[in-house]
Amino acid sequence: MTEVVRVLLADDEHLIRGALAALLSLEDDLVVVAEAASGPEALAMARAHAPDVAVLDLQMPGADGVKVATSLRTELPGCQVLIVTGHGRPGHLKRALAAGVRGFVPKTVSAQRLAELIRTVHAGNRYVDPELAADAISAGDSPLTAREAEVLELAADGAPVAEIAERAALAEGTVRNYLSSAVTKLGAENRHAAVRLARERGWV
Amino acid sequence: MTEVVRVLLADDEHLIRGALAALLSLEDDLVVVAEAASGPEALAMARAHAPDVAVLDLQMPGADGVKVATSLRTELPGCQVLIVTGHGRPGHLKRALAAGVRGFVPKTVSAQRLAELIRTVHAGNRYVDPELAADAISAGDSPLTAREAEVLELAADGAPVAEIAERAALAEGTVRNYLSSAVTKLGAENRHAAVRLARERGWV
DNA sequence: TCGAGTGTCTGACATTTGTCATGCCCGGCG
DNA sequence: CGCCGGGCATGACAAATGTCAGACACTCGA
Repeated sequence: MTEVVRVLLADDEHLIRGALAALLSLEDDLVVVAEAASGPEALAMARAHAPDVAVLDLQMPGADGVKVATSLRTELPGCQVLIVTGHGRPGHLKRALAAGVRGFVPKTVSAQRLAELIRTVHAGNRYVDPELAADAISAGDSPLTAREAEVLELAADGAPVAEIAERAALAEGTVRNYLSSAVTKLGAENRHAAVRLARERGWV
Repeated sequence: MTEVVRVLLADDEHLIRGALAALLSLEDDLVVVAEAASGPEALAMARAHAPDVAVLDLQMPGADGVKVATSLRTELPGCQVLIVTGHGRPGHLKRALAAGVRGFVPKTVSAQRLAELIRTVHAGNRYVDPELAADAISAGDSPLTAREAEVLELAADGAPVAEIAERAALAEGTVRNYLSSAVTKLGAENRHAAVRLARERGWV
């Protein structure tokens, strides 16, 4: 095929972004048309250059890769999104797929493999790293109800119950109840351990 | 100068390591003689190839960059160490300098700049990213006493006071006292926030 | 329609945590 | 020597947290 794939590269680590751009440029059928160091910048660049494929880091300042992907989905339906992540957590994978992301891989893949994957998603196919997929499946669905998750999130930064109650417009007893319920469901020792677990599994 | 600098590259993210190797090879006076994806592997590679400069990621499986640097210091005194980090925290910087590391920079630097820094540390000079240095200085020394730090560390994973008391062979009241003291000194809301703060500043 | 099951919400009670006043020991200093 | 000052350690008390039983609304099948 003689078609050229136009790629947007977004990663806050200049070292990686530059190196990656150089390596991908070695592929005849790939051309990096834009680079970005943050979520909002990635969006702006995408609007300006309308790339075929956007390669997004999961962790970026401003808005993370999934949020950017969500916006791109509506603004540029023709642009396929491939997310790369340093230390992937299952929950993000689920969010990412829900946002219409076509590919999700850890940064442990080789540049050669990444180039292949860019072609894969450009062709309209999906690819998810098998290990990350296995993690996501073993983590399963969140056992938390909507309120439980909401309250747990508010408790994330160690705020006292009174503050959580005020922000959620609930009685303190109710907040304690939800926290207790969430802690039990997650099999955690206390609310803080529960927050950690929920974070790891992408349930908050 | 016609001398060639022999470089060891260690990073668990294959994508970055490969890309970096390619970019650094473009420099005439730099040659990547070995790559590693983990702490122990980095040590083994260093022993086998005796590089002039070791470029180590801070976060790696097995042993982190600082631990590797400590070992290298005694085994290969002629090998200078340059640490790169994704999201640098002041405490690590202090540990790194104590371990004899010559350079410490975030991954937001460009490859060009990294090449310069490899030459800098090879020449025996030091370089620390100004922003990271400022963070470390503003963080200052730990105000915690030995016992306070010990108890705070035991409290890190959300264990209840009774368990901490048992593991530290202290009365529960004493444990509460140290935690309270640590929380006050750190200006935190509660023990968990204190753990976070101490972690960020490298005090535990 | 009506009963079972589930989610939401609350207050009362037991447990855990945070704070305070206090005593002990040790090293430095007048 | 005698007397601080600081770190270590403790128990008592107040405040926050975790646990429990139960009320209400809503959905889904029988």
